[in-house]
Amino acid sequence: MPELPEVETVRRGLAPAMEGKRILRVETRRKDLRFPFPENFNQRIEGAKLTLMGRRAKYLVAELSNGEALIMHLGMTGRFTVHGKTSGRFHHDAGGDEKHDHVVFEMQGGARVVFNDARRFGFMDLWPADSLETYAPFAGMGPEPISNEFSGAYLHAAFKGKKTPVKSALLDQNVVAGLGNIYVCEALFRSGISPKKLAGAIRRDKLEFLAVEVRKVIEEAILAGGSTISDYKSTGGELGYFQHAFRIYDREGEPCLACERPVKRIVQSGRSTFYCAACQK
DNA sequence: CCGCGATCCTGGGGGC
DNA sequence: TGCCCCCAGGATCGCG
Repeated sequence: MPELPEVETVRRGLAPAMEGKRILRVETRRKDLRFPFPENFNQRIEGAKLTLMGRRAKYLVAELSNGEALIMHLGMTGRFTVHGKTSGRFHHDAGGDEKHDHVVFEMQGGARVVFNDARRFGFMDLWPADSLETYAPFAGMGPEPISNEFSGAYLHAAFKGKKTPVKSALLDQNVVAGLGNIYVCEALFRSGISPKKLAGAIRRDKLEFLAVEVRKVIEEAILAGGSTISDYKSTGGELGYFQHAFRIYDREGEPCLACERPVKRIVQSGRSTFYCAACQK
C-alpha cells in the first residue's frame, strides 16, 4: 500500500494508539523482515514512551523517550492494524492471529498494534533520534512534495542536465521523497508530460505545472485516506478511496479521460507506466 | 552518471 | 480444480 499518502494515513491511524504511550512489550515473531531486526531490538524499545509518531517520505519515524528513533518501512505489502480499546477507530479483536503478523506492540492504554507483511519487503530499524539526517536512506533525500521547498524552480534545478526519463527521475527519492509508481503516473498525466521525456529537456513552464500537479495529487490522496489496492486496509480497517480517483494508473486499454484514445502501458526501469500518447508530450 | 535487469518475498488473477 | 506464468504500491546492487 505504501506511497507517501498511504504512509501518512497509517501514521495518522497509529498516532492515537501510540503517541504519548509507553511501549510495554514487543513481540517479534521472526528474526528478520527484509533485514534482521537491530541488535537487542526488543530490549531497546520496551519500557520507552513513544513521544512522537512522525513520517519522512515513505518511512514512519517514531521518536522514543530514550533517545532512539524507531524507523519503520512498509515495503510493498506492510500494514499496521490497531486492536483493543483505544480512542478512535480500531479492531475489537485481540489481533495478531493473521498469517504474516510479524510484530506486535503492546501499548500502555491497552492497544495492540500489529505489523503484517506478506512479502517482507518492509523493515524496522533504530537510530539516534537527534541525528536522523545521518540515517543512510535520509541522507541526500529530496524534499517532501508537499513542502515549501518543492516547486517548479526546485525541479528545474534538480532536473538540470538529467538525461534520465522524467518518470524515473520522479521515482528517485533523492529528487523528491515519497512518490511511487502510482502518483508519478498520475502527476505526469495531469501535467501533460510524457513519462519518456528526458527530465533535463522539460521546459521551465511545464515544470511549474508538474510541481503543482505532484503536490495536488498527493494532497488529494492524503485527504482520501490513500489508495486501496488489493485488500489493503488502514489501521482501523477502513479503506482508502483515492483509487477511484485514478485518472491513468492501471487503466491500460481504457479510454483516456481527456481524449478517449486507449491508455498505453509501457515498462520503464522494470515498472509499469500508464500514459496517454496523445495528451502527454 | 545512467538505464536496465535481477533480487528480496508471497499471493492473487487469468489462461489453459 | 490445478498448474503455470505474470503481475504487484519499494529499493538496492551489479553490470555494461
